[in-house]
Amino acid sequence: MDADRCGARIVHGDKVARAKANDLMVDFVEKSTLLFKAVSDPGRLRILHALLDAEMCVCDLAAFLDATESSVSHQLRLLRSMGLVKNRRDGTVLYYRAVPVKALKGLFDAAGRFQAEP
Amino acid sequence: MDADRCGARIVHGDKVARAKANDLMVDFVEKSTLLFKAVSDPGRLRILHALLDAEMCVCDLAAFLDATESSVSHQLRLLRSMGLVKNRRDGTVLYYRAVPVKALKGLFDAAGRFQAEP
DNA sequence: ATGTTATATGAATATGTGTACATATATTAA
DNA sequence: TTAATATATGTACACATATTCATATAACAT
Repeated sequence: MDADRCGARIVHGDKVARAKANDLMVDFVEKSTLLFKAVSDPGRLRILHALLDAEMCVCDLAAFLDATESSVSHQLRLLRSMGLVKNRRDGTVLYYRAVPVKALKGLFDAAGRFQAEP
Repeated sequence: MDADRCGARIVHGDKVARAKANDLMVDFVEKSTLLFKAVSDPGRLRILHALLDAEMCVCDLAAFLDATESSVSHQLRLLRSMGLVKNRRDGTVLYYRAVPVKALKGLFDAAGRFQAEP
């Protein structure tokens, strides 16, 4: 029998069928990969973590990360476009905060469970 | 006083200091961003999810994703290098599985909590 | 109005990433 | 040994991404 052979693309049809049946929803894949991409940059990850504790303006964040304000602003735009930060204006300064607090903390926790691997 | 002004890099010193004090560990940032980068590709995300349910070989995964085996092999190498998949050889066939099962499920769950946002 | 400050935005560039194609390796069968 | 199969690996290229520099906008003070 050939259900166990590759070559001319003949594979474990049952496993492939099951994987397809249990596959993640397209929408979930799109949103999740965007989310993971957003937090896969050291600067953005630290920004989000800091903004869970306190409201901060762009130049605070630039000082915190030791980066330029322009760079921070660009990163905040990315995070804002994904709904991961919101801001409040006070005069000329914009105070940012991280937004779905519980979900974000859950994400940090989930990442933490990978840290201690043998 | 000038603790509230930016310009010559004078900022909310207290907030910056607190953010620095509560900052994530360098090691955590490195590992987490690598992890998030690994799951920020649609193909790899679906591979990991599928391999939580069943062991699959490279050509199974290629059929499942409708991708080339070479491409899948490259992605598996990345995942393997991060310890996110392990394999078992049976003849010429390598069967892969996703590895820290609980942590991975936790990560999928964490991503799921971002899906329903208004 | 003008000037100043905080931030945003656009463009350019450098670096990273994913895929395809070609080739190599490892296991099995003959 | 040779041939065939499943997978791995190297290279090249197209594409995305992050940062920098320059410029624009918005709020405020004068």
